[in-house]
Amino acid sequence: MPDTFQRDLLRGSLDLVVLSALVDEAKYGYLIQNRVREVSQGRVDLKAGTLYPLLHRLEADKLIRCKWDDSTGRRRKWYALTAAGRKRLKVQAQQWHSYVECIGHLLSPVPPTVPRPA
Amino acid sequence: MPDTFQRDLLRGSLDLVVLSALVDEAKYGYLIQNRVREVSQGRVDLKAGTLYPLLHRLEADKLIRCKWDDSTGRRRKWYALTAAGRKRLKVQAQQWHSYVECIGHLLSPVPPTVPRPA
DNA sequence: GTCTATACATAGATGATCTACATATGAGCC
DNA sequence: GGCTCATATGTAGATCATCTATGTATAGAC
Repeated sequence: MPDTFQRDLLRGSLDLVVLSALVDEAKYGYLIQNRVREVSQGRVDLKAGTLYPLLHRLEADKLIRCKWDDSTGRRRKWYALTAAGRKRLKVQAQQWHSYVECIGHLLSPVPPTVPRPA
Repeated sequence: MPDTFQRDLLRGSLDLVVLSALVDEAKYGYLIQNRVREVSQGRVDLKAGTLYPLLHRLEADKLIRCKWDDSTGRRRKWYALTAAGRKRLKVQAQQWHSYVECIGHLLSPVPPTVPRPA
């Protein structure tokens, strides 16, 4: 893994990543995939086999809704945030920041409760 | 999950958390468990079934070394970082910060390079 | 016409973490 | 003398998010 992250770091933040990709505008899967790769400078590389089932799950949970576009030769499934999705995004983003702060504390722990001599 | 994190956030950062718990001084498992819980204000609650196998794995990888203390009635297994463990801690901490930065970009994305499709 | 990028999808494997359980000592309490 | 709780370490099996591998089909470049 030269320049991509250890996979497990993704865990638990993938929903957040995908939901946030839709915050400004609707996107279809392939677009999300490329977008995430670009913004992360190639370090987060969502595989199709990860992304599509994830989108289906988010849709089943009514956090996103989809609309097929068959007007061109390319079938595209456009996804947009629902109100619930927007709410979830907000909650998850807060959880994420809170978690980051928490790990920050663990990495540079507060001074020990028992004072050191010298 | 009222005040603990969704479990999957832990994934990928647990090694980091445990290694960092040993950075100042040797500790035994129960001590690590309590320490992590305290410093995280109860939000990261390492279960025994998570911690001990993890310690065994880190030991097998020679990132930590252990010494039994049977001098008291309580059997205690003290763990300390090895040189390799210290190195790994450094690398993982960098990866973590890099990942956090990366997710930060995804959450507040740069202006899109791809023009909007109507 | 062949190759690559686009676009979506499913099946099965993986493995870190969790749940549940098991063992044993020390200390406080009645 | 027995009860209960905190201490202290450990294993077995389940879970489930993500990955790997594979499949289908179209558009465009050369």
